[in-house]
Amino acid sequence: MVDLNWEDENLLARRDESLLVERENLTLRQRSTDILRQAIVDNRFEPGTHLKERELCDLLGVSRTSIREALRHLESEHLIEMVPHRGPVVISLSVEDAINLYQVRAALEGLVGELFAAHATDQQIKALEDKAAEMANAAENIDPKVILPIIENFYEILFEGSQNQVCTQIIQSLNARISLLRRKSLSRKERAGPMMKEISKIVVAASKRDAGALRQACIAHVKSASKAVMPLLVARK
Amino acid sequence: MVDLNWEDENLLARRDESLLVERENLTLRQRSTDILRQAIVDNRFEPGTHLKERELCDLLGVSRTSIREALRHLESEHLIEMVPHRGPVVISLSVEDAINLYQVRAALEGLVGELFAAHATDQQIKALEDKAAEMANAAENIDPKVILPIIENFYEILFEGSQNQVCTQIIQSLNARISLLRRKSLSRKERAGPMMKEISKIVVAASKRDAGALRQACIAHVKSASKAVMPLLVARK
DNA sequence: CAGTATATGATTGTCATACAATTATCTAGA
DNA sequence: TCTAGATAATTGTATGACAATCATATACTG
Repeated sequence: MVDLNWEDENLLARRDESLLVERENLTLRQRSTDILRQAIVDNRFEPGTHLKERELCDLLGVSRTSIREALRHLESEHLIEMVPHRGPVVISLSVEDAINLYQVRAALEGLVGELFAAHATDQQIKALEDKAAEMANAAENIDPKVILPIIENFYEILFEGSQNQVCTQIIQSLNARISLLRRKSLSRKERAGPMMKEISKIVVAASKRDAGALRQACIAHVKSASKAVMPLLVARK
Repeated sequence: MVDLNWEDENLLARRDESLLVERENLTLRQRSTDILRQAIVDNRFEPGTHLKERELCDLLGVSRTSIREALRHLESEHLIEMVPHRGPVVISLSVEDAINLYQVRAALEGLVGELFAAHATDQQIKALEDKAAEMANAAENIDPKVILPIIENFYEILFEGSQNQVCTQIIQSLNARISLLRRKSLSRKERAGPMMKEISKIVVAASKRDAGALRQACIAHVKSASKAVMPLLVARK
């Protein structure tokens, strides 16, 4: 069904960190959790799929113990749902869920904007400007393999500058759930134009350290993304 | 003096609930999770405590399997931290963590306020007013056993009216973490006066369905709570 | 034939046990 | 006193077992 090999996974090192010894001694359970989570957000299991423990054991090559502990983790991340005596099921989101998720995300990214304006270093602002420029250059590029990492980087800079890990983690968890909505990747092409406008508003506000404007720009960006996704959802049902 | 109406009122209150069969069929793991979570939130384990699996097994009378799965749950709720091969440790929060948690909570309760103004029914607004009045009456009462449930009720009404379960759940999870800060219950007495002012601002804005004002009132309330707690934290270390 | 009751099988929930890997603690020697 | 090695404790993982529950197929009854 799904081919998951993690042997060569997670070898990407962070070398800009200090001289800490890279101990990739993640436990099997942790690696299983990561792999299953990734498989779910990548839509390799469709929402509603009944995940059977035995199959997962065979699939990942670990024992039921590890699988079950991994499932507990994903359960509390709201990526799967446990029906007693029937096992875990991949969450399927209602339109209301989607609305709620985007509302929360907007509020939190607004906070990120506010905090970034207050706490970011000048280098971080500069980095944000650079990344936005890079994004604009690649905007015509249709290949999502090129653009997606840039967008991710852009957000990483924002998050880091906001200096609020609690907020960052929650947003990432929300995004994991939101990714369950996108059954097929929606073509980014038609969103590219308006999106660059939103991004540039963010960058302008960041450069001025205008907390209010940056907050609004971040919120507007999320709302815009939300508006782009919603029609696809109602159409689907 | 016995309140003869108690039974009847209770029945009335439950009358309009659905006819769902009360199935207390929670699994051992779920009950273990709840019990451990409550124990941590109640500060029965001090932050930094090393929770040994065996002890927990004896304490709760369940097998290692159930305990370990419960721990995975609490881990992803950030109430405990797993150090590989050393087991779970009750999280201890830094001052920065506290700041971050309150920042996020403020943003989200602001959202709750906004949504309440937009979505709450007239009955919910009425219920909020009533609960606030009840709170004002009990304000002189020093006993936290009396006031705390009223405050909880007040929030429940707010959350329900906001119609955003995602947001509600996150706030509750934040509050669980925040409760790790309060080693000793801080005397509510001196906070009672200003707090009632904040509450009344919330109620006034809610009655007018003024989304902007309600948002600000909710945020102000959280910030005020934050300001009351922070000095105790720095003093402690 | 439809519908129901029963039997059968599959799956989860929980426990007990085992053992390697790792960490903590103690002991002996310098 | 300090260090190194030995010993004990704890976690990580796997396996097997079995009851409780759910799903499915089969047989029975009207």
